[in-house]
Amino acid sequence: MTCGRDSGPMKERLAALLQRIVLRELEAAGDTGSLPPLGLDVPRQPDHGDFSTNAALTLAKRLGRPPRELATTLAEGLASERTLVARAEVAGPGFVNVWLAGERWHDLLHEILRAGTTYGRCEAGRRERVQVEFVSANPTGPLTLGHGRQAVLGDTLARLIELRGHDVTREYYFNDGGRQMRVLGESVKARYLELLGKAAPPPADALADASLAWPSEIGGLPVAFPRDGYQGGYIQELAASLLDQHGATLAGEPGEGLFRRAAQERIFAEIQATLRALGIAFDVYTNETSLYETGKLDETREALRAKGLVYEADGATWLRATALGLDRDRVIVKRTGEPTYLLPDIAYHRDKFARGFERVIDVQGADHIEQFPFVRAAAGALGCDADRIELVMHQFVTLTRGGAQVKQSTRRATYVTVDELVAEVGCDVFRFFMIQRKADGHLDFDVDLARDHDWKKNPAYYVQYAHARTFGIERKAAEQGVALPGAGAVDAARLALPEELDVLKKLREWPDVVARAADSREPHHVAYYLRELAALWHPYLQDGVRHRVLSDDAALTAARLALVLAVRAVIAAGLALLGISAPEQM
RNA sequence: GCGCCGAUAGCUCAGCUGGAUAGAGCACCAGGCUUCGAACCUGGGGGUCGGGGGUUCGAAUCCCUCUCGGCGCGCCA
Repeated sequence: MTCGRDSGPMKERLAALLQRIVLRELEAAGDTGSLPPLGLDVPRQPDHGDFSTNAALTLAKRLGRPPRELATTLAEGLASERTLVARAEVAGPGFVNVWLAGERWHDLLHEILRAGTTYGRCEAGRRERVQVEFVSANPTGPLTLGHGRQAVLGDTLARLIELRGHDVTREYYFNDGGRQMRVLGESVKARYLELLGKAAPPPADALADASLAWPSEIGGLPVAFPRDGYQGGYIQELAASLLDQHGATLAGEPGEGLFRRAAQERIFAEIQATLRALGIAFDVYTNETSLYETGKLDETREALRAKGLVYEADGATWLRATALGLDRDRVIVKRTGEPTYLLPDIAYHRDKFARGFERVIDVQGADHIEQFPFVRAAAGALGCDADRIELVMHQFVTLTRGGAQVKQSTRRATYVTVDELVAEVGCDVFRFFMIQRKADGHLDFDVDLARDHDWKKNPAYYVQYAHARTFGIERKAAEQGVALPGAGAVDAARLALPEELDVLKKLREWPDVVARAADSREPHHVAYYLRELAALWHPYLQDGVRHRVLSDDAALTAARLALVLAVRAVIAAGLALLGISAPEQM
């Protein structure tokens, strides 16, 4: 099955027809060149037809013919195919607008009913093994809203790529060996010592302002808390919990030992619980130390060295990134002998291909993208296909509440966590709001709107209610003893109202939307499409005075119920793709 | 200073890889709805697509430049 932008039998047939006609014109002109891509779009304006092509405009120069004259030839050719095309006319500078034969829209209804929620699933050529790496937050604290956005983005992207017929692995990578985790351990130990009365808490003003002096002791007690320690309340909770469990016996333990391990384990467990609450399940968790233990870090360093990409300077080991076209070299092993994050990251990406992935997608926040070109270039130099390492970047999330932006600071741990916001607005709304903006723009999360239960205002409920209403009609039909129609037993020609045709036309776009969202790595298109479909559906049901689904006319009722089921199938498929529940009633 | 991302209606944002008269939701205004699938429906006002130049049949979209905002430019991750 072919699909993508040209999916759907009607559009596919029309595109093939157009190609044949264009090819014929090229041959007649003695032009043996290859066929250029021909635009075939759904016009913005309904009176510009069901489809519109700019083929005459793009080919006019090549064929040496006036655009409108060429367009006339194309229009005549298209219109001669009576079973497919009802009308084709030339418009504007040389567009050809095409209206399809009404029966073709009715075929569509049957097609959707047959396919059900698998309508829109469309497999693109060869099945690939794809890895999507996302979240990848180090377990130093609860997930921030930036992580939350990334979690939803990565998971939805993974679902989309699965729908395209690929084999997707969701993976979470974290650095558990570096300085950050040591500081985490020290932070917990300091709070533990404070609880024991063996250390003094650092002054609040110095914690808040890094430019102020940091005391080494207060009132005869040492200040154990690191200058750049983690300030969140969860650190105190961890310390208190360790005190409960072990009493004062840990006072002599180093911060980077048991304290670090305990903190990491518990924080990581909480992150996983947060992700579970969002309906996100990772297939694989990978950490930095495992790359150490399997020797892959050393292998990678030596492989880079063998390529002449490594040199020593100032007591450190450097990657000669300038030889790969980048603007500066980077340290990969510090003077202390400890690798920087870059080396394990290169080793990790190399390992992704060694594990058999054919395509690797990294989802990363805007603060992290500086890293990417180095990783890609180095992995490429080691024989990986750099074109198969993709970056999906996203900007940060701001929070608006009561019309004002909520101030947040990661350093001071005064940020709103994913847990808190999900508890406030629910998983469905959270996911919808996080996915409805394009990833490379800022996302302003309007908490007031997210909490609003008015389905007309809250876009997440607006879409869900469009789905629920199809069940409302089904319930009503059951009360009246009307059975749902089977796929073959419907005379779709009874759907003659313009608004019914509009809904059908919207449903036809669904496979295109899936393909485009998946292939361009832009899941927000799915959310927009669902809103547009719901925006056609609500008024149709609302205007029940003029036309009701359930009427005395049995054949008409069956046709309209079939439309209800088709809309339900598409919205259900879309919500599933977004990881959002599709309720039968609100 | 350099790099990446952004700037579209009062607000939050789409705009299908260059198409026709730039769209949606809030908000605002005016009408309508015998509660049925009605926490509703219909219509309306509102724009120098940040500014300027270029490419061409045609630009919100591509190129150059400037302005403003976010992020980054570490032997942190």
